[in-house]
Amino acid sequence: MALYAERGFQNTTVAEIAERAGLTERTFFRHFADKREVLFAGSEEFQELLVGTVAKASESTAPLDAVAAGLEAVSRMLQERREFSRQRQTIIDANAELRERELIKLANLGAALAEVLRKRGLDEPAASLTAEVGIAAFRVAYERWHREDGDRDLPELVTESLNQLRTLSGRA
Amino acid sequence: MALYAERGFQNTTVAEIAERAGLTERTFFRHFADKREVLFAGSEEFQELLVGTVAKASESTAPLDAVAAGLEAVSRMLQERREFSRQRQTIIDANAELRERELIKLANLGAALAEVLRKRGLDEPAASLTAEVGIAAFRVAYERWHREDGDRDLPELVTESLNQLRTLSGRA
DNA sequence: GTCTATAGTCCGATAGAC
DNA sequence: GTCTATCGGACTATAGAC
Repeated sequence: MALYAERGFQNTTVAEIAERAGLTERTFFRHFADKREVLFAGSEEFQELLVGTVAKASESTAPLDAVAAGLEAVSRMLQERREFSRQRQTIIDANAELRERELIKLANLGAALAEVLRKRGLDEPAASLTAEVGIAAFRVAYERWHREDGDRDLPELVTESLNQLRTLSGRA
Repeated sequence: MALYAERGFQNTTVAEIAERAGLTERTFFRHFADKREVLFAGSEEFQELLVGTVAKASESTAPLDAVAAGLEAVSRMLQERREFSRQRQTIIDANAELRERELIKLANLGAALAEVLRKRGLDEPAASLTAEVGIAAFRVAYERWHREDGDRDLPELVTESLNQLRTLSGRA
């Protein structure tokens, strides 16, 4: 991350990363499928927290409320790692390839979320729709969090975004 | 697309594509930024249709209804090119890199949609939220269209998905 | 059109941990 | 004996510079 921040993602070679880490290029590729993946290591942790929180919600909780609880848990974790998260996002935003990878990670998160909703007994396509829409609300809040530069906390923005989602059918 | 379908995306070299088209490798890269982009040429057409339709909706139309009109227009166009669309999607689904590119195209569509909503006078973050959520509903319908293999038309599925979105806050 | 950097793969060898 | 970590060299294709 230091190298990507210093000279940019494109201008950093895997050889340089390996050198700074005291390893060889080949070893880097043993750990990470490609040059981008190193910035997304640990994303399983967030997925587990999200899925686990949704699974633990009581049966009487509405699907969207369970999703909200999961996303709020994730956002609290991100808020705690605020500085790291900000640095990482600045690097990602500066590069199209990294943005692509970020989107597929979010899509994976959505797929895992849909699956846990189905396990809770929600049918398709409601499960996928609820999951995708929840992720969309999260994304909007997350982007705002970075843009507003620390004015407001992520959990607050996520809750607000999800509430606005619930009233979306209203006139404007 | 023929080559990608025959032997897969990864197993097709740009040199082979260029040869079949009667061009050189370099000429391919003059027209397309990378090997993936050739499958997404013409996506501006959809973006223009979407944005144009939303812009033309009357002022009294609720934002989500304007978005619905736009997405339904796009889905009618896709329905007309059903066979082409199906073949293309089969290729994309079989390759992770292509799925990444597809997601960023959809994200661009969402950004353009948010912009036209702002022009209609909708504030942030409502504009981004409405746009992203609309795209999410479209995605769910689109995936279903491909999975169900022609049983139902895309415009029908998109309308259904958007209607379900409006009732999402209800209990289950 | 030519030339080149570098990402990423495939082959295999080595060596410590348990 | 198996698992997992390292490293090396040769190789191909993408994509950018000129």
